[in-house]
Amino acid sequence: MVKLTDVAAKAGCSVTTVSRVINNYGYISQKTRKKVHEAMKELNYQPNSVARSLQGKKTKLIGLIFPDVSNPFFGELVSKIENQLFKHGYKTILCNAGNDKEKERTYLQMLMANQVDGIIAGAHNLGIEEYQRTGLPIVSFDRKLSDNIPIVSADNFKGGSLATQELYNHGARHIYFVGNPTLDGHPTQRRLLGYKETIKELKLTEHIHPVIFNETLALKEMAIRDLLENHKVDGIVASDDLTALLILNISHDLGIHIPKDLKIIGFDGSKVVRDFEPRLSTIVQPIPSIAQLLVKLLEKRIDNPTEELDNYTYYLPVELLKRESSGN
Amino acid sequence: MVKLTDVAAKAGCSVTTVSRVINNYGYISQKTRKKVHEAMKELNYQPNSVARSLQGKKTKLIGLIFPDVSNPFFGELVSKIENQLFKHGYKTILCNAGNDKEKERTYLQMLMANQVDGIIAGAHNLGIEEYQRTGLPIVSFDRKLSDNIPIVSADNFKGGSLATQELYNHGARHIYFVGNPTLDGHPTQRRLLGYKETIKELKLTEHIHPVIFNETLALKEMAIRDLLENHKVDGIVASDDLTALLILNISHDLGIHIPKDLKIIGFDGSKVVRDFEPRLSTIVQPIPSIAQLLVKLLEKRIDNPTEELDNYTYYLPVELLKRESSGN
DNA sequence: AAGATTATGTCAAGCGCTTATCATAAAAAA
DNA sequence: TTTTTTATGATAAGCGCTTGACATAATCTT
Repeated sequence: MVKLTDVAAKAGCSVTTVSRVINNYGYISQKTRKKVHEAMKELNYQPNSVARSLQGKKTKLIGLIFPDVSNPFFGELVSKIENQLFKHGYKTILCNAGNDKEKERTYLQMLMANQVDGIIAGAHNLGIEEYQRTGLPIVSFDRKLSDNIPIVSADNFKGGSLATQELYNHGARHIYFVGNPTLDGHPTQRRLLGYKETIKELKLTEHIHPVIFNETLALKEMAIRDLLENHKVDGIVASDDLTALLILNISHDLGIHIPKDLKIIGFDGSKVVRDFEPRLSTIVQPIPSIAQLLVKLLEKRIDNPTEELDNYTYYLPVELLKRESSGN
Repeated sequence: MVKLTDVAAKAGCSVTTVSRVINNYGYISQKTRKKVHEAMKELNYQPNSVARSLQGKKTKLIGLIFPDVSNPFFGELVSKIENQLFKHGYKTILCNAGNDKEKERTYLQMLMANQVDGIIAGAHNLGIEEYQRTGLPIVSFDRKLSDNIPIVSADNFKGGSLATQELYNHGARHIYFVGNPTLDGHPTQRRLLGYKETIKELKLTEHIHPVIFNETLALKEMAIRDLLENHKVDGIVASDDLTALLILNISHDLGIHIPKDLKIIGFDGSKVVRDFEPRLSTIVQPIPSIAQLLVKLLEKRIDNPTEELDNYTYYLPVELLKRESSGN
C-alpha cells in the first residue's frame, strides 16, 4: 500500500508539502507541485479515502435506497443517478430495500455507520422520523418525508389526467384505473387523483380496479382477467407500464383487440419499455431530469446544510407518448 | 455523533470493555455484555465504520462493476448480487461502467482508494493487468480476466446449441445468428460457438448477421430490417432478449408471422422479459445462482486470499424456455 | 487458604492522513 | 540592503477505534 510518506520520499520533500499539494492550501511552487504529481503518478498513489474521512473530510459516498433495480424503471433511474453522482465526484452505495421495512432500517444504520455524505431515498417503507434521525442530508424521490426534505417527482397528477383524456379522445367511455389502490402518500395516488378529476370533468363514472404492485404475477393476472372478463371496460389507465403490459398480454389471450375493443395507457415510460414494446402508449417520466435534479438538490444540501431551499416540492413535466395501444 | 466513550460512560465501564464486547475477545461477563448492549441500543450507537477500517478491520464494501443496470438483465443480476452481499454483511458500491474504458479505470482507482474488500467485475472493457494491479480479491462474471481470477457464467455454448436445435426441431432450416459478432472473450462468442457447432452437426449452413449491442436503436432496427427483407431466413438465434424483441416487433411490422414464417429464440431470460413478453422463447440464464456463486467465491477469496480454488471456471446450466416464438 | 481462572480497568500506541504552529530559507519587492 | 512575500520543513496532535501490555479485583477450584 503506497502511502503519503512514500510519495514524499519519492518526490524528495516532506509529507506536509505533499499534503499541501493534495489539499491545495498554503504556498506551493509550480515546480514542486509538478514533482509531487509525478511521484504520485509513478507510484500510482491514491490517498487512502478511509483515513481522509476519519480526519473529517467528506467520504463522497451517497446512499441510494430504492425498491429494486430489477424493475426497469428503477433500474434506469438508479443508472442515471449513479451517472450524475459519478460526474459530481460521488460514489454510490446501492441499497435495494424492496418492501422490507426492517431491511430499509438496517440500511439506514449502515449508511450512517459508513459516514455517507447524503442519501437519496426512493423506497419509502419507513416513516419520517427514522430518516430525520440520521441527521444526514436527504432528498426524496416521489414521496413526501417531511417539510424540510426536498421531494422530486414527476407530475403524476398531470400524467393521470393526460392518460384519461387521451383515452376519452379516442372514444373510450368506460375508463378504468388499474393498479395500486390508494396508498397514502404513494405516487400512484396522485396518478389516481389525476384520473378521478378528469373522469369527473368528462362526466364519466370512475372505476378503480386494484392490482397490487407487489403481488405475485399469477395474482395480478387473475385480477386483470377478472376485470376484462366481467366488466364493461373500453379504456384503461394503468398505474405503471408493467401492469399495462400484463393487460396487453391478457387481452391478446382473451381475443380482445387493442385498441379497437380496448385502449390502454401505461405509466413510467422507461427506455426499455419504450424501445421494446413500441405499441404501448404511456406517460413518460423524465428520468434523466429527475436524476439530475435529485443530485443537484442533494449536493446543495451537502454543501450548505443550513440554507433553506426556495422550494421543497418539484413536479417535473411528464409527456404523453401516443402509440397504438391508445388508438393511434 | 455517538462514540465509543459515550457508550462506555453510559454503561459505566471502560472503553476497552466496550470494545471487547463489540469485537468479542478477552473475558467478558454476561452481565456487562448485556449492560453494554443496552447502552449501545439506548444511544443508538453504531461503531464508526471508517475508524474501524483505518484500524485494519475490513470495510465490508464490495465494488460492483457492470455495464448498466438499466438493462433488465444486468438490473436483475445486480439486484440479486446486492441481496446476496447484504445477507453476508457486505455493502455494495455500484459502478455503471458502460462501455467506457476510462470510466472503468477511474472506478477501479476509486474502489482501491476506498479500501473495498473485493470486486465483482461484470463490465470488461479493461485488460487483465489493470485488475491485477489492484491486488484485490476479484471474481468475474462472464469473462476470463486471468488464470487466477475465478469466472462465473452461464453455459453460453450450451445455450447457443439448445436454441439452434430447438429451431431445427420446429422445422427451421435457414437459421441465422443475430447479434454481436465475434468479440474476443465476450460471452456472446460462446453462444455463437454453440450455434456454429450445432449448425454443423445438423448439416446446415451458418449465417451470422451482426447487430452491434451498443449501437443506437435505429441502426439496430435497420440491420434487422435488412435481414428480414433481403435474406431467406426462417429461424433466428438472437444473442440476447432485447435483440429478439426487436426482431419480434419488426417482423410484426413487416407482416411476417411468428412462428409460422419465422421462429425466434432469445437469450438471457430476465424475469421482466419472461413475465412481460410471454410469447418469447429464450435461453434462461440462472441469474440467482450466478449471483450466489459470485458472492460465495468472492467471500472465499476475501477470507482466504492465498488458498487456491479447485476450479476457476464455472458454467452454470441454462434452460430453454419454450414459448410461442419458437413454434410451441 | 492458596492458587487458578475470569472479569475489568488504565495506559498508550497506532491505522494514514490533515492541519496548525513554528521555524527557516529562498525569491521578489521596496 | 532591508523588508515582504513565497516556499518548504519539522513536529505534533487528533479523527474514532482496536489491541496489546500490565495491573488489580472478583470468583471459582481443590
